[in-house]
Amino acid sequence: MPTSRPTINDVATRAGVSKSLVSLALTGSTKVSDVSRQRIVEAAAELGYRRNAAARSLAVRRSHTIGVLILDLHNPVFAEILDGVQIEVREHGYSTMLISGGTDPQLEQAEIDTLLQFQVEGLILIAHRLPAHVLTAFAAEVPTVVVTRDDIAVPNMDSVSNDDVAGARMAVDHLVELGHSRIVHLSGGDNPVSHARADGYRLAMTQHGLAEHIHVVPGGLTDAQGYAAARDALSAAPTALFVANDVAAIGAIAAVENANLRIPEDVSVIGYDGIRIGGMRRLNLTTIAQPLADLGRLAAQHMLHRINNRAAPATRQHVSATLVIRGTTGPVTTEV
Amino acid sequence: MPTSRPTINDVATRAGVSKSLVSLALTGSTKVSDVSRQRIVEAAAELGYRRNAAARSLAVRRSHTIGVLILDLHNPVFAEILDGVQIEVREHGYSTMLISGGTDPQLEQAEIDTLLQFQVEGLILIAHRLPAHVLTAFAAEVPTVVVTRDDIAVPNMDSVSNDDVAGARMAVDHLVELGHSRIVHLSGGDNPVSHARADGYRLAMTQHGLAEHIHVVPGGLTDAQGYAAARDALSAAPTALFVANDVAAIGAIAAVENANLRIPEDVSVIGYDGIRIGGMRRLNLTTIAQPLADLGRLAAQHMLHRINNRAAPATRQHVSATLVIRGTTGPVTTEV
DNA sequence: GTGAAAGCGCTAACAC
DNA sequence: GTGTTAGCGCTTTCAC
Repeated sequence: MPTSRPTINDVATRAGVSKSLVSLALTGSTKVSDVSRQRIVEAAAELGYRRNAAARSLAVRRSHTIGVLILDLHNPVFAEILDGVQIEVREHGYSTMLISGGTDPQLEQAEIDTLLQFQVEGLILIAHRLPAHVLTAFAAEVPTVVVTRDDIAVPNMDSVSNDDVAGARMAVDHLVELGHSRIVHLSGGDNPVSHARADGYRLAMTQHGLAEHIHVVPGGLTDAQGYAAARDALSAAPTALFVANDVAAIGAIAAVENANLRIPEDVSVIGYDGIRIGGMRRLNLTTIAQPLADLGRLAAQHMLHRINNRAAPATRQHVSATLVIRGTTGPVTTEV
Repeated sequence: MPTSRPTINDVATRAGVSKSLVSLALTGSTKVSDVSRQRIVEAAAELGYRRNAAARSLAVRRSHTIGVLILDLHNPVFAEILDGVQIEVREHGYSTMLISGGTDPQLEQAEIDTLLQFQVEGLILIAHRLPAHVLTAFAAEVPTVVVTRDDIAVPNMDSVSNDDVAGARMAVDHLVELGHSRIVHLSGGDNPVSHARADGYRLAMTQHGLAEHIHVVPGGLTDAQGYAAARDALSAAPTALFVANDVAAIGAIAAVENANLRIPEDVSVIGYDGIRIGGMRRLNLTTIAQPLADLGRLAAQHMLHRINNRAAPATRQHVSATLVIRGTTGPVTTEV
């Protein structure tokens, strides 16, 4: 039951000009006399006229909109990346259309389809869960840039991410420097980012001659999963926990404290991502911090570039994460 | 530089039928022979055909999309409300177009304008900051429901919210029951929700005969602002802090601990909202919990109803919050 | 069942 | 500077 909004024709008749002139005036063409422009603007205002983006995009065959897929709105990581995207994209006169996949990977694909139906000019995928062939198909159809992952090489597709392997190694290095050897990794589950972080852990452990202590407990990226994984891990009496991300680390901390162990005296905990809330004193979480807003900004820049230059070679950009030492890690205490 | 995607015409020629028939087949009309339908579906698949939503919405004059404005993606509260909206809306074959206002109230209005240009059929505003006259204008133009606020009465506009005054009173009641009287409120700043919570605080304090102890410290809804406000508040030597929301409460807790005061022995802290992360043991935050997903679901239901029934009388629905007692509040210790 | 034709609201040549 | 015209991709009568 749509109310019929005023159209460009209504504005034209009211202003006593043709609709093409209205169109010209509204797009800011210089070849409209001041008096006409004046009358048109007035008429539009009086009528409460608002351009119909559907009609416009149909005519110009551009939507000036880019589609953004966010895996999970609950993880503050993604909000911060999105900030970066929005800022950059707005500056260049684009809008964003945002969707979140929720828990169901199938849904994710359906949602992207919706985005494409709306004729978005590009796709920014933040932590997607799409299989390679689907990704390839999308990238062939529309400029696509992936944030947070770089495991799938697809022509015409850019990626922006931090080096998770390197980041994980920093985490382990830090713990080893503090004297830890019984370092358990709580993994983030079955996704590429988590795999990379687990790989980095294994690599670093091996390089430090701690291969025998490698111990990965399957977990997930939510606080509840971090809690559960930490409970499991505790039976191995670790002195340090490297958790796949900050949110799960918050859960892990809860589990450790529930077991009446002190942090960091009995168990050190280090996370990954650098979410803002992790910095608050009560959390006070040591972590590997990604430059989140930068990730978003860079993704948008690649997008904008690719829109005007579709054949550009695929790029993979890495930003570096940094170790932020706070209160949840400390020197290992003399073991029994 | 848009790639030209296949159109309905391409599908038609490939299937050897007219484009009207393709349209009929794709919308699932029964009056298409099975053999034609078959050929059309195949042709569409081979071509990778995807309907152009802009053209479609232009022709049918409906977008089947509802616009959602979220104040701040960083606050987990809004992600949870959004979950509820999405679930409900998808079930009824609608898509959502999501925007976040960011920090600038002006931008908020501009973003809604974009939404409207895209011909969204309704507007769900989650914690907006729009003045009454703007709201009235929007609601007159398109079905609108406001979540989280109920302070502005506008014809044709529904609202779904919890009763912040009542919730704030529950918080104060809880603290008074524990024996507190020097209860300071860290406000959430200059917005209606925060005002309501502050009002509830004042009311409850007065009713408990504690009018002389009423003390509102101006703050905000972010963790950093909660931290700053708590620092200010501490000079008054309160035994309890009622903070405007959970996120700010997390900041407040940090400030209290930084001042070498114990929680809850020296200072009790209670928040508002019931964000999930607040429940983790390390945070362990006592709070007034809103049924967040319900808020979203209800908002969507009202929206859907109003779309088919634009003249429906404005409704204001309240859901009730509940006191969740956890570890940051405790009995007042004997004062000096 | 199927096709022809008109039209949704807009822009973009092209004339004048 | 301004108006006329055609057409973007789709749906929808209305004939047949």
